[in-house]
Amino acid sequence: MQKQLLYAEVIVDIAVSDVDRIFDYSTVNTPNVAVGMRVLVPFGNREIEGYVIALKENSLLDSKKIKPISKLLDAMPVFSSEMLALKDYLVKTLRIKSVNALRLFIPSQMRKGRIKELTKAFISINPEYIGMPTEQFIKPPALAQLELFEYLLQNGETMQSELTQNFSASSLKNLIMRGIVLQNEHSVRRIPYKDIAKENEKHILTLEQEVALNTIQSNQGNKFLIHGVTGSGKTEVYMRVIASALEQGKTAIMLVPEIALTPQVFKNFRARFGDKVALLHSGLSAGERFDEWRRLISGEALVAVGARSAIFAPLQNIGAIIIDEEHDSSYNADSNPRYKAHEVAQFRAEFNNASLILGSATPSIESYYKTKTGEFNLIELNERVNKKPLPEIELVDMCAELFEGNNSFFSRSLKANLAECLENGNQAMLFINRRGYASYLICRSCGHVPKCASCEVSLVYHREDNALKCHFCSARYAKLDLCSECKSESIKSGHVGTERVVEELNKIFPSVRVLRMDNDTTRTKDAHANILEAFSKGEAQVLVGTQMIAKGHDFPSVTLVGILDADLSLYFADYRAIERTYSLITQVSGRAGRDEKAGKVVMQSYTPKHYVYKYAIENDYKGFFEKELNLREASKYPPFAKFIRILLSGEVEDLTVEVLKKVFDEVAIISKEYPNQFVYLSAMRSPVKRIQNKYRMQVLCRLVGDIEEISQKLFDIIEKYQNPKLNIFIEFNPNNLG
DNA sequence: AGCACGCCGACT
DNA sequence: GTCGGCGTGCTC
Repeated sequence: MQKQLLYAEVIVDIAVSDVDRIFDYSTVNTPNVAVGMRVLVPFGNREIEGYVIALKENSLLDSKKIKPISKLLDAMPVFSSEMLALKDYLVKTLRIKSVNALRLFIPSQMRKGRIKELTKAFISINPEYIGMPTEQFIKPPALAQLELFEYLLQNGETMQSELTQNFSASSLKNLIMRGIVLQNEHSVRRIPYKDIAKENEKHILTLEQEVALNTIQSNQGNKFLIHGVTGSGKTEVYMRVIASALEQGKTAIMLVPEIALTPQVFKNFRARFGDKVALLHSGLSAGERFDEWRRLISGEALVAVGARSAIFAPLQNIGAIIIDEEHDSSYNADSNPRYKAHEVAQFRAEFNNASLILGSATPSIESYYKTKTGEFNLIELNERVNKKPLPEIELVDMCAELFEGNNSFFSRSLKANLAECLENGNQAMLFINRRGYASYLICRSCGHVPKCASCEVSLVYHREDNALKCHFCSARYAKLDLCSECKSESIKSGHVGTERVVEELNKIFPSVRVLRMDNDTTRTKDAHANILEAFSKGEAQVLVGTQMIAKGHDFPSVTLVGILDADLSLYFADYRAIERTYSLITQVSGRAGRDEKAGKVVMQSYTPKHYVYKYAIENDYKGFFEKELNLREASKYPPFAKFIRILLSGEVEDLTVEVLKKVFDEVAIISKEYPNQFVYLSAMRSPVKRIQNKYRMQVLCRLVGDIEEISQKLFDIIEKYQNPKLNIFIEFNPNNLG
């Protein structure tokens, strides 16, 4: 006979370290409980939500202490065994609380009893009245009622809100009252972009695409990196891989960077896969996201497309996981829990024996390196689908411009090319990775630079609202006409931002319409899409923007791309600054000449001799990779070492310094225990010394070899010094070192 | 997280 | 005398 599983191991939905453990409950009152269900349990003197992670025959606890589960919150488990295993993996590698791992797997709406099955009223004809002559129950003068009845007879059950749009509410009320039609509540699922027609437009694959597809299909369960130039048709390969997973009765996940999640991407997937796709991203309302999640867990949808968090999509039997634009930093969460989509993807791919496919025109050095070590199979797409050559990139030395008397931030070449482009009725994109008007203001006579009161950063001047803004804490300050220190009127602007570029364009080309796309103009929900649409319709000739204009979107009439300050991202105190610059140049350049007309890129730099430009101009990713890899190897940076940063942030400066010293001393002791693994160790103030009145200090280390053991020890250290007045956390290969 | 228990200051 | 401050400890 089967043993009775009388006890459930439950994780309670409270994210506090002293309850971050398993609690045993009896299952006597809930015999149908299964692993992965949400339950209601008595906890202390109240009832809270908990998650069943295991069932067992015996509990080591005194049976008097054990209370029974009060209630099941689900009929079916919401956490699969895979998710529970993933939870353990995340708890171990990120040192997060179990419940915080579990929370990643379900929509926030399912917690705290907020689960709301969305129901809508539907109207249908009471079957008793079907077939009966209508005049028996609807008397001839009631024409409105008759029309309504006829409509229902023809169309069947209809949503009430839809009916009342076309028919009078009072006649409906009357019919309901007399029991002739029935009112029912049903759950409906809000499907975003559902009205997009399904068009099974299958493109003919190029030879390269064909080879790529075959390689992936004949090596199920392997890992691949598709290195494909912009326009080489990576998306078509992804779609074929997904289609083939579906044909085998499997499911698929595809991740795209947050910024690229334009309706366009969704439309393509919807068109190809119809309702089988669920879309998960921050642009959806909470309700929409919840509904998409439920379509996935119920098996109604089999493909999840979304940003980073879509990697947790509740799918089983996954055949393929795709990470598009895999170099994008948005795949690494930069707040807690600091998971990396690549690592979760790897876990899930291995668990499901799914193929893992990363794709990019400019892979991250770390991912490309894995094709050298054999961990990933390299697939190359070197040809553009339309056979058009990549645009020519002209590098302009801005120092030379200055020497020759041009002190504008538009080089003569950019101006000339712009004039020509506009004259020919084409469109241009100008890329400047800095929003606002001027990155800072400085007094010419005393050198004073206005800074944020709560952050250690200079303020950015925004002319649009004539204010100084802090880009770290969003504080606003009035812009003074005089220097606050010496009352001088002579104030100089720092580096040019998007606003200033637009202003200057309006001066040089007064009749040309310009659109600006940056964080400031895309605050509202659809602003992003609206600007792109306006530009694509030709409502403006020039689009000025930050890196959000770099991704996606084909604009056939864009023939010129200007990169105003290519150096901008180059000198960040960040080991990935150079590869990011390479990537940005390539991405932005790829916007030019996507169609019939040839494209041209004018790239302005104050340090044109930097090697990144040479490789970017020649579109020589491999050359760039080799060069960069050599430097990384020589200086022991990733992928040859792991970069670890322990960040302390506290309002009390002295306390923060004090704890920094202690943490550093403890790490130093560990570094003595593992002398061959620590290649670098230091403690210092963080480059951004203060944000929102919190002093930021850090211990930096770089480690070679297997860091598993050491990182556990580092976690132990920070746990010891965690304190309400001081936040301490560890980042592995952080996105940025600010 | 919440809530009880518990031990010291100023109030009708 | 008591009301109530929030430090500490516990929840199967």
